[in-house]
Amino acid sequence: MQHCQHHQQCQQEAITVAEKYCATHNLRFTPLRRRVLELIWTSHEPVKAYDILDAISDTDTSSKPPTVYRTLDFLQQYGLVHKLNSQNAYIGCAHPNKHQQCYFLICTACSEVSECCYQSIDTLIQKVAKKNNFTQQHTVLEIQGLCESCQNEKA
Amino acid sequence: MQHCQHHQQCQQEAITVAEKYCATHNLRFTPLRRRVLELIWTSHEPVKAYDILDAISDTDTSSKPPTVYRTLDFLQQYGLVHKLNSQNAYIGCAHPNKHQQCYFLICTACSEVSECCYQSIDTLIQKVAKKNNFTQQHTVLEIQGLCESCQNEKA
DNA sequence: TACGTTATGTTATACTATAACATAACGTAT
DNA sequence: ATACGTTATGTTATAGTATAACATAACGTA
Repeated sequence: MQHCQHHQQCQQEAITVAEKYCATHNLRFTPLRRRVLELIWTSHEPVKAYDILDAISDTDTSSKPPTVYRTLDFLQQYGLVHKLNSQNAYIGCAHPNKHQQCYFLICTACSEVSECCYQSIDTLIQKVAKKNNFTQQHTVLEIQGLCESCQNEKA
Repeated sequence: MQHCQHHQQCQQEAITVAEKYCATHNLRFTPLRRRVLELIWTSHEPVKAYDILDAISDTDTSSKPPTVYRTLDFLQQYGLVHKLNSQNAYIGCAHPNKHQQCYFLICTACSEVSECCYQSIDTLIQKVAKKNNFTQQHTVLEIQGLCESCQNEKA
């Protein structure tokens, strides 16, 4: 499994980015929203909605599924979090709204996910859409496979 | 909404293809599997598992969720059907195992789905994977937007 | 402080999918 | 033809994912 050296730093940076983003855009970064985002940034693995619910239930007994899903909706709406459709799980985004679309590399061995945002992909998808007279709104691209570390471990 | 002129023909062809595929590969194309595949090919819209269950329950009272999911597993395994992860729905494939990967254009207005299999996409994704030292296993690409007909209807 | 808006609480339920074990159908070697 | 291993389906139960609908609370501002 791949590790970033000081993950707590990723987490803190992500929270700071979110704080600033919300401040700039006049959005409320409430304690609940902060808490959920922190939980999602606990690792680079995607997190399940009900795992978030379990975690916040420790301190907040009034948490119910809508508590989590509404918070996830908010975070997704502003690009702070993405849903991985192939996993029914959620992952933090380090650069909210920097790209139109975010694409993902998902390791099937260690579950780590990395974003991969290339203009060349956007361009090609746009081209494909155009060729089919299709107006693109949103695109899900999830590339599943083995990350570098997990390939090496197998060898 | 976009229509193919004689959809029943699509359906029949798909069944014939599946029949041959199974015959060639020594697979059992049982009545249940045929029935489910026919239901999926009733339209070019993706079909929900529980809608399939409702449909087959009309004639087969012993149908339960595993009946459907197991059949879908079989059909997916041999590329006769694909799951659309962003919709939790299933769609027939006209050319089982012709491509490594199938990609989709999903109309958010009329729900119609068309496959879009371009070598150029495969190539680019492979390149992106390589650049990240990632070994690709399976890729989900679902492009959501408006199909030609639905764009025109809006105009 | 009164009021509209946004966020959260609360209850209930809908929707999606699988585990685990039992029986039946099929294919084939004897 | 029959016995046996394999594959398919039946059956019961439950796990996992997500939303509807309505109530209350917190916030922001005129």
